[in-house]
Amino acid sequence: MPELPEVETIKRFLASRLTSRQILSSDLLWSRSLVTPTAVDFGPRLQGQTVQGFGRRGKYLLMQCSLDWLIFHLRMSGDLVIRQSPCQLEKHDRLVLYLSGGDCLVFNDTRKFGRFWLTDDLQQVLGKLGPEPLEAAFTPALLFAMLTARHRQLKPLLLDQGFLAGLGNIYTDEILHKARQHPLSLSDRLSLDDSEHLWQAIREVLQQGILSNGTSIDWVYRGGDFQNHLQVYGREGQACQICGTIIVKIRVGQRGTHFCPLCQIEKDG
DNA sequence: ACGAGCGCCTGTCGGC
DNA sequence: TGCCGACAGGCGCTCG
Repeated sequence: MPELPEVETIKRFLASRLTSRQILSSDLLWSRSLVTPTAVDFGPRLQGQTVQGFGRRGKYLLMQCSLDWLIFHLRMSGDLVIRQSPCQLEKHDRLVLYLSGGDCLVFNDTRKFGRFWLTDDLQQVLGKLGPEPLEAAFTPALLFAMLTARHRQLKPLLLDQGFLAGLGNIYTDEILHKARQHPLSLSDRLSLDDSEHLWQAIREVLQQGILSNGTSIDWVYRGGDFQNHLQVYGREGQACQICGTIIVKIRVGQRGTHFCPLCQIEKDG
């Protein structure tokens, strides 16, 4: 589930509800979700800190506390929810923070792939990320330079968080369809014009995802609406809404990849 | 530099 | 109905 728009949606919700609360205590229920510090040091270090605000970098959710950052990556099935007091444990809860005012912040993660860090050094966690796609520093000219500096298939390249931060499988398929680029096209074969269209598609799809409060599919993530706007993801066998051609699904880098074989013509080697 | 394969986990779904 | 394998939004690792 959680790609940039979903994490942004969760961030906005938590910021509206939990800013300036104090962390009274915590329950670490699955210590392998914690990367740093050790499970023994985590609770005492966090206890007593105040929530100053929330941020996001790529798919990472940043909770700024008085002395540290508590950083979450939700991976496949993680979620952050506020539970009203009295806070009852539920299945797959991995971390519970008990806050002043009575509510809890709960990290719930069915598949246990999610991770969190408590650190005063953001760079330690975020240092290898590529540009933030919705920020002003990410320009069409920058994207063109990034693409031509590499020799990679577009789909795996856009999924590479060190190349660009925040895209996952769903939004990448949607972006490539909007930009009319084949997922296997090589990055250094895009023209300047192609690159500008790709930049535009990245921005538009992510912004529409945020406006829709993210994508809700299956049992993971609730409340979003973007699944009703998908053009290719999950639509294999159905007609492309641009040209009527049947959407196909292939595997690229072990990931399900959906595209329109007519709209998205491959520029091969 | 790049891509393939695998491991980490649980839940769901389709085929038999 | 029940069992079993395939598959799922991510990412870090090894290997060639």
